Amino acid sequence: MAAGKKEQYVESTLYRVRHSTAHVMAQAVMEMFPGEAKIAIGPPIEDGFYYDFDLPRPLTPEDLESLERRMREIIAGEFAFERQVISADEARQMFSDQPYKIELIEGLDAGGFDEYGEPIDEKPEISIYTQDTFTDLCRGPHVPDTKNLNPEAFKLLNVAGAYWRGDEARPMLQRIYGTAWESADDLEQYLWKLEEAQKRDHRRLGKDLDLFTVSEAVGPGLILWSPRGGMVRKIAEDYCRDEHERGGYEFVYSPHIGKAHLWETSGHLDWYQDGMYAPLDIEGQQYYLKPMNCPFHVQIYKSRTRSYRDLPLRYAEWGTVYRYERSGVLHGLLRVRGFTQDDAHLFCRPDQMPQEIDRVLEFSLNILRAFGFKDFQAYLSTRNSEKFAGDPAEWEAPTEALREALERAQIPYEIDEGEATFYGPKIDLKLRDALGREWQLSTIQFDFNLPERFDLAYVGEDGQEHRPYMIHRALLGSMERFMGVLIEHYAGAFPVWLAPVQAVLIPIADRHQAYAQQVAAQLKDGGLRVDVDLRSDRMNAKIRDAQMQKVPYMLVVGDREAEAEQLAVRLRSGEDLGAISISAFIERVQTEVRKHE
RNA sequence: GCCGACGUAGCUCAAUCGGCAGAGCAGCCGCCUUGUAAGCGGCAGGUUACGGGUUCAAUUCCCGUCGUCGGCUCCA
Repeated sequence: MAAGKKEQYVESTLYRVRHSTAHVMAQAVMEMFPGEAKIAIGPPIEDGFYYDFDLPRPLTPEDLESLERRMREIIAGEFAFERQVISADEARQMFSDQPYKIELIEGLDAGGFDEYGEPIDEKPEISIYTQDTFTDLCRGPHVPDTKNLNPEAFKLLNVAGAYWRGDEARPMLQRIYGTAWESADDLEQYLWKLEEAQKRDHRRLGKDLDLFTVSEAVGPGLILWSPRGGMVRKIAEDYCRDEHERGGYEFVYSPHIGKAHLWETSGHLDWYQDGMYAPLDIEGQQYYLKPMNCPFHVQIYKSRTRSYRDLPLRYAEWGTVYRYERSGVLHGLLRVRGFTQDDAHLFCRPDQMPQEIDRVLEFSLNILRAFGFKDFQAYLSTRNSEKFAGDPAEWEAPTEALREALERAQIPYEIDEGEATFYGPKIDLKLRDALGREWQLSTIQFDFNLPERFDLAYVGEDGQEHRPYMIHRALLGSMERFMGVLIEHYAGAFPVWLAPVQAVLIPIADRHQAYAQQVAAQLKDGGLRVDVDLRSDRMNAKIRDAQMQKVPYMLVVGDREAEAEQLAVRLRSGEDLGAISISAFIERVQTEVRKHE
């Protein structure tokens, strides 16, 4: 959530409703495990709230139902939420049997942390809120009374594990997630939205539309593209490659492994070994699977002496990289262990750097727009005070160049303080999909580390060697991830230019098969991706199948069409366009493809 | 990796208390020859994820491994 929006949210009634619902839930949980439940924290979050507990046994879905019932009783009791400010000592006494609260109280008393463990500047006053029998250490705010909560407008969603204070060295607590709204209608609408999101889950659609698969025999997080998904990906890649060529990029290719020494020089073995797979031993030399393409592109740069006249050089590669991701984080196409980046590295003179960043940013936005995305948000990540290479002063100019590029591109951006990579500041572009969800795709990263480490140089006008600047960038990010986002954005109903099958020819009876095949051949000549459904099924069944496969056009051909050399066009929206000529249809599709409609 | 849930045919799911593993869809074969979202009939499809244990008997109970899902942590 953006900073301004977050403040608005904290001020809202909804925020109070959720916070108070969390307290009511905590009371119900305490009652379920009298004397045994240890409570941690329970803040409102986007669309709901959670509360963390340390309990004697795992909670079941049935527990959630009985908790909901008890919560409704508590709400019906019309208890006020009463605030009281107390001293640290009083708090310690009051929560003496609640170790997590004690830790929070110590934090509050020492200053520096709020009750959620978030760092704060001032030492806060310690307040508690009480409703009915339940008292919680809490800053608030809350609704005045449980009667301000709608018993029909909340729902407990699921239980999940969560580390105390987000630290994996600390105890694992049970987190109950819930959602709460002001009206039952709002709740219903939210639950509907969750269902919609589930329907367009790319993992579901990947199976239904036969786009990709993951095989246990191959391994988790390793994607296998089937022909349909492969076609969408190919079209996306072809489009991007053409744009890159037009945009002044040159294509390079690099291998999947490289010597340990390469990764030592690049710094990856120092900074990033945890994300890399164990080395292979080849004739006594250690080789690593590449987690990034940059060292290879750097070697291409270094393969000859570069003049200032050669710069900028823009090396692009659809480079497949392998990164170790912990098993629990893998997720469909969105988080995988092997993926292909639409990667490029720009080498330029310092004076060219601002212009190159401008170009890349604009290029990136244009490509994303071509795929149908409109709503962008940029994040400028600045130096992490603990994890950075080089001299802090060196970070200033490139950070400023990135910021100015964002200003010039006139897209909304925020600063992500301390979120930069170790080697330089970066811009991340996020976009909103059709459901309003935010995804990070493009990244534009300044790098003053690798040119130094690999001792990159170009010969200047003055005949002296100079150090080039280097910019990493990936626009779609990874093809796997991008495809996942694309699938969910379009709910599998790709626009005509991307659809793996643009039209299915549906002969009404067997005697129309020859005509259907003849038309298909003409459409293919016109550059269309066409299937013919030759099964001896009813036309209705064929329409249904094409409809479920989300094919943009269903072309029904029977006696009338064969006679008139036409086709009857049905859209996947259900709209029937009636019969048109073959050439008119080809024209229509070609236009849509050209315009990316 | 951690916490929890789950793993039965290609897919979606069923199988009483531990007692011969089943349905729909998809596939294949046949009949029907069809006008805008499922025509009818038949056939085939299984080491119940994998390995071990308990038992006369395990899809079912226990242990381990692998995998999936929801989160947490992580994502240079």
